[in-house]
Amino acid sequence: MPVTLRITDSEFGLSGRALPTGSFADDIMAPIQTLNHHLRGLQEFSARQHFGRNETIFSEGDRADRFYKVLSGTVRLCRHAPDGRRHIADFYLPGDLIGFIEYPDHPCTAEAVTDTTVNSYPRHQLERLCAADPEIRAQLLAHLSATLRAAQQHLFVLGCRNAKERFAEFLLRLAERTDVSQGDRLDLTMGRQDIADHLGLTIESVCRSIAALKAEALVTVPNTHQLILNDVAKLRALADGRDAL
Amino acid sequence: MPVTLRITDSEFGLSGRALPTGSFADDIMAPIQTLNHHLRGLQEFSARQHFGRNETIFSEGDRADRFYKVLSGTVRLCRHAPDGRRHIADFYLPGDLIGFIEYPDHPCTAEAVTDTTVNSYPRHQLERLCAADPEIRAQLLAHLSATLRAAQQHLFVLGCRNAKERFAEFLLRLAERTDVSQGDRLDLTMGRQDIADHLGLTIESVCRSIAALKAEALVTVPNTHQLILNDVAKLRALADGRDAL
DNA sequence: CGACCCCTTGACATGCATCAAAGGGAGTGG
DNA sequence: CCACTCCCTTTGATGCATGTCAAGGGGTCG
Repeated sequence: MPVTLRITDSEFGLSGRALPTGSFADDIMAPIQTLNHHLRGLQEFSARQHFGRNETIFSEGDRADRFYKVLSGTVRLCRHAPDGRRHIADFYLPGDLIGFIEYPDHPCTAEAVTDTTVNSYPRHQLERLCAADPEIRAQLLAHLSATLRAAQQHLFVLGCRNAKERFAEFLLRLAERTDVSQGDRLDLTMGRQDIADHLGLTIESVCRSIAALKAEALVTVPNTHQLILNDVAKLRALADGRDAL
Repeated sequence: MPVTLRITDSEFGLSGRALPTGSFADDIMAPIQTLNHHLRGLQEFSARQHFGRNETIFSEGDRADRFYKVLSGTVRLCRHAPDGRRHIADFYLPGDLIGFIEYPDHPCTAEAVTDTTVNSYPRHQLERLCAADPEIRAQLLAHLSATLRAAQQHLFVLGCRNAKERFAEFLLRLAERTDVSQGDRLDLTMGRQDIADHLGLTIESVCRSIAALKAEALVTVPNTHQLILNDVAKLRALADGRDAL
């Protein structure tokens, strides 16, 4: 059923992204839609904030007394190793919720990849809402489950796949999340270094992966921050490791 | 406060593992203790099962209508790639809960690493329990959050660390989970291949990592399935990437 | 126009994978 | 009790994918 639902967040003037239905995106996104609906009760406590490129929204170890919804822009959740290396756990796009986890403090740092607007909400208000309506806690569970599933999928990718396969997987997931299909322009709002740190590669390996896909005509690269998927099926096979059988 | 709590599961004759307090183990384990307490309400619906070495408990894609508690043995949660590669998301030890996630079906396969006994419970009974007591859903959230945090930590390790560091991290986590401290014998119930598939390495790389740690006298290896941590502080520094500064 | 930043490409180095073979340890049969 | 076998582990030799180092390219902003 090719129905396309749409998050609208009119109270904040955000016209939401359209969301495709189907396997992965469905698992991840459906809970967010329901949550967004429930969270309207928190509207009066929300605080809107802007962050410029590379500004920090919150840091690893900060007390997690607020959580966030991305309204526009892109956010990266990352951890820094003492030796300077960095790992980006995930990117967050408009409509996504951050810091939703029941920790005493944030396990990751959140930084603005591009100019970004977020709403933040006090966690204790969420707890009040949960106490009033048990359904909300059930939705939180569903959302958390979806996040965990995504993390496990990414673990699988980092554990088993080579550079090109990882990059293909990354592209397909980003395309699903932003409702971009074959032939459309996919926006890469994050830089190559960000992608590399997300995939456990170096920036050079990411560039070479792009070059390789371009050479096989699987993608077209009109400019640095946009990319067109020419053959989703082949990319999928590559990402799933069904390519080199 | 060096208090040591203990799960006892007397109704099933399981004498639980002792659990250390402190950073990581605390985050992961504390919710399980509370959950175990709450889940006593499910006792009458539980089914006990035995599995021999390498037997499958459930497969990826199976309908997730039951969840499991490990009573004895070790379980691995893994995914298989079409090209034959395998990734082990995590190992589960006595007292751990499996399949607790709100999925329509299991995203991973569960297999017995050693001879294993589990209890399983129907999920719909859990839902009944949740409806009756909202506190349980809150505990599930906490448990799921801890699982996600562990997954993110592992992502970090796979994304940023080399073979020896990954193996050191693995040892330390296993030691914390089983309450083994410096000088004690740590049981490696899983084989080298399992460890390799968990860490995104080959079996040879795992062996060489062990050999390297042994050469530095950081560990002693009395036999294949046991290992002694001689210097937890140095291992921790190695695992955290503070070694090669 | 120039400076800066990021991306891209090339040459080289290396850590880990791959391939191959030998070395235990546990269980089985003589 | 020993010899045999099987399976897993360990070690060595070699190759390759990716990391590292270095130089050049291209867009953007002042």
